[in-house]
Amino acid sequence: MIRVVLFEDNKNFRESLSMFLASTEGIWLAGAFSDARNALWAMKTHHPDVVLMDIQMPHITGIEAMMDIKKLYPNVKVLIQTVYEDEDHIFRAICAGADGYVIKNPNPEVYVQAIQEVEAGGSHLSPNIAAKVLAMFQNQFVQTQPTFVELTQREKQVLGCMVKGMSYKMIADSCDIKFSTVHSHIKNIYEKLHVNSAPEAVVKALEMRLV
Amino acid sequence: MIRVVLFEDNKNFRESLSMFLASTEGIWLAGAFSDARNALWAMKTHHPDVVLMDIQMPHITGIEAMMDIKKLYPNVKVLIQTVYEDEDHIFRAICAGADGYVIKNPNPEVYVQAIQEVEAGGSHLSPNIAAKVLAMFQNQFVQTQPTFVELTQREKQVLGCMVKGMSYKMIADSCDIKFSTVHSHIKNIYEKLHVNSAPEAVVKALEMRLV
DNA sequence: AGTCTTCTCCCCAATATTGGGGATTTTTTC
DNA sequence: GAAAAAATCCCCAATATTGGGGAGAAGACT
Repeated sequence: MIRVVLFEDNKNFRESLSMFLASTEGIWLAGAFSDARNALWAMKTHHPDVVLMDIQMPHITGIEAMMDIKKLYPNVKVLIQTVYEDEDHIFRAICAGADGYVIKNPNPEVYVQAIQEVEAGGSHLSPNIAAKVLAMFQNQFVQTQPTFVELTQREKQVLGCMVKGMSYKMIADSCDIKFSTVHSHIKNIYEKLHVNSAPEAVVKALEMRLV
Repeated sequence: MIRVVLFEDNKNFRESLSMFLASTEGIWLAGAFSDARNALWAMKTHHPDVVLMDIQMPHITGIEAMMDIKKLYPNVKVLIQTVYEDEDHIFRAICAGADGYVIKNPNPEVYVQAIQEVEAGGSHLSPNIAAKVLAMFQNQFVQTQPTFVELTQREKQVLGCMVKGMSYKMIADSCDIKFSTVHSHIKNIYEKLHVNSAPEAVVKALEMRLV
């Protein structure tokens, strides 16, 4: 029996999902709450294996509640279930240690599948969420440099300093060259990158992985 | 009907999976091959919607074949199906643009589900794979997140403009506020981020994903 | 020997940014 | 309904950056 606790503020949705889970073989619904402020109490009382957590709730968000839970009960699996499909929520949920991310769905079968999968040590992502996660992943690691630029040794070094947020003066110091030389290098860098300000150069440097 | 092409060098597995897919409603198995060297020819000939691709094959790996396919047919969905569960293969497959990653499984139903999900624009990851992807994701970002700052709506918008390389004047224009207001917002942003120049703010914004 | 690139440095002047004070009006929150 | 937060604007002055010139030395390549 997989012990499950549900947090969901919408009464209708909570009750219908509870009903379904309670009647599902292999699942024991230990509790269902409309508010995550009592999340830690619910953990202590019902010691679930899997928590189904909504994000949008009054008083405290599901992500905050999940962080509290994970801190004290790292072995409890937490499944986020929400209507939010934006990268920001997905990102925050993953960073906070979510074991799964399920888009709210009228079909309760998917929750059962997700619960079983996370209980078995896997993770479950709704297809659209998985697509966004993979896209974020790619953006992080795949260097797309269609516009290939050649910077000299020094120019890369100076650009590196700019990325660290250093001023001309600090760069001159750090590279042990004169202020005016830094100025020259930066002028050349701007021309090569087709920009005309430090912030632009920094952004280009980062997205082109020149540093 | 979803047009599917399968690449899989194991004869038994290929034939049994082919048989199942061919007999599944909604799926048209357009071809099944033991070798991905002819992958591009197969694309041209069978123009599939979804490709099921093994990684380990003679002559050319499924990941290489997928890159060729994605280059010429970016809209074709490619599902990796393999026995490999190590981070290295997962990582390479995702970076090469995989739309899904299915662990080889005796139950052919999961392939059908995965095919349908990617055809609908989502992605499908086997639970264990999803867990590893989430773990990799966390490792990447979890350090840069504890310094959590609250920026207001406007501040985020202004910071977003800075990341695009805009000057105070351009930001004022774009946000339809006065130059002096931009100045005020930026002063506040700098204080909140503990920086004192645009390049620094931009770098922090990017690494903290505030934009 | 001559050209090219890189790295080094300088001058000047126009802009842009930053930091320090304010102040007013909405909007949100309690 | 009052307090807090967000958003809007202004002044001033110190610094920093940008863009335009130009120029010399060292090394690579032809």
